[in-house]
Amino acid sequence: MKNQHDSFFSQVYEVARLIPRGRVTSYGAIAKYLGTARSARMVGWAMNNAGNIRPKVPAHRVVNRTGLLTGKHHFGSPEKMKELLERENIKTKKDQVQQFKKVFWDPSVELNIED
DNA sequence: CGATTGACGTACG
DNA sequence: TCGTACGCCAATC
Repeated sequence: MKNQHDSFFSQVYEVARLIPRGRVTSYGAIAKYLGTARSARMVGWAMNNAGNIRPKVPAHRVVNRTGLLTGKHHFGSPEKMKELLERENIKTKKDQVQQFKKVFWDPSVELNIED
């Protein structure tokens, strides 16, 4: 089987790994950064493989644009994702990231710092 | 091989 | 402001 070295998925994993600790981002932000803003769903689908690839991808730092832990069910247990976020000093309430706007990390901005 | 689904997001009413 | 509809593209049934 071919390696997904340059696949869209790998690019998602790469960006996801660049997410600083204590910060979160959205599927759309990653998709937009990759130039596929309309394919935000593909980012989520890519995350499905996140736990299937190496190195492991901090998918728990990736939430939807509302800051809601939509993918909590894919971590084996909803508490897992919440715990991981708490571990990053990220506060959550009812699957909703508190101060989401504050901890939000936009790759299209952080990785495109112009002079 | 065709239809449905999905860890999303934007547009429209 | 909130609810519904649609688009994207890959995987699954």
